[in-house]
Amino acid sequence: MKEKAIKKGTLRRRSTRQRRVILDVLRSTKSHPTADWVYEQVRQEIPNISLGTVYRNLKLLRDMGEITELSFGSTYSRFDGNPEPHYHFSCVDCGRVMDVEIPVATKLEEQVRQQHGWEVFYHRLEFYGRCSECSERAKKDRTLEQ
Amino acid sequence: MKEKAIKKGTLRRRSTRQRRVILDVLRSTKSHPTADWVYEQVRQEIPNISLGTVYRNLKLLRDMGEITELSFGSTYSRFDGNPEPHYHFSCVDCGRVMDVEIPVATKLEEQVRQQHGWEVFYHRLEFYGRCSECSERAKKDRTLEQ
DNA sequence: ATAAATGCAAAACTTTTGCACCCGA
DNA sequence: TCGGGTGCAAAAGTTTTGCATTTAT
Repeated sequence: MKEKAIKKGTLRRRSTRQRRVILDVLRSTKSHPTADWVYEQVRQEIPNISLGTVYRNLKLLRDMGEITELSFGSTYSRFDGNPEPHYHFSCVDCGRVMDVEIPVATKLEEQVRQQHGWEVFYHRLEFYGRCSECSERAKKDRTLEQ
Repeated sequence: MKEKAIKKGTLRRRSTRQRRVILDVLRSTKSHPTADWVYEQVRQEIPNISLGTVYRNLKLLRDMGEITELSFGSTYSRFDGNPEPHYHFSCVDCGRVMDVEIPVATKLEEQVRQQHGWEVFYHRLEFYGRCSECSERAKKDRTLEQ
């Protein structure tokens, strides 16, 4: 809601070590980590970085379009170093979040525009279910308990 | 993550006034309210209900499949008294959440199953953009400032 | 009677923020 | 130098939880 308008031409963003490392960490994982996980990773490189700085930069990078913020009905956010539009799958058993390799259906946005007359900027699609590992474990467990 | 397994046959759920009123409140609005909003509404009927009870029941009703919990990248949840699968639209300007009247594409779940071999239980689709009111206001503002 | 549910308040968690100091351009 | 960025710690906001008590069945 609070969009912090960047007044045209005023604020010029600086390149800091902290911001660079945070982005590096996110770019080099596919695990869709939490802010705290990112913090722990960055600490290995910059031990005295503060959690506040991590949060500030995650928000900044998100606003710059460099990363994406995800939710998944938890009380905390996850972050994705890949800003390209794509879908996600969340395993209800192990909680892992994976990328989904089906094409992005922009025509859905057109449907909404036609149906309701709203401007649609983007959409977000998440699948919930059980990943292969957890399916097999569940199967094994079921066999054992009988 | 913490699924609180309902042991078969043990726990029998009671019908309480608190739970009934909370569900009523959710069933009689289309606004996808927050826990706090629900709390304030229910207080008009049961003045000494506690926020904890509201949270406990919202979680319970969600697990019972009576309501749905929504996220939208905020730090708090929203709740939907309509448990039937449907999509949502969130206005990035005014923050309101509305139902989207396009059919639910279950074939997407089939695509994911085929592509990745995961069991898919359900999916969640959210559109982000600007609602009609906000579009018009934005247009008006743009006219004025020139 | 019995155990699920509540009220109350403290605690837990995630995220934000004020402020003095630091440092990149 | 100048103002954006950082570190630190306190604060804010949402959600959870322990415990004594109430209440539905």
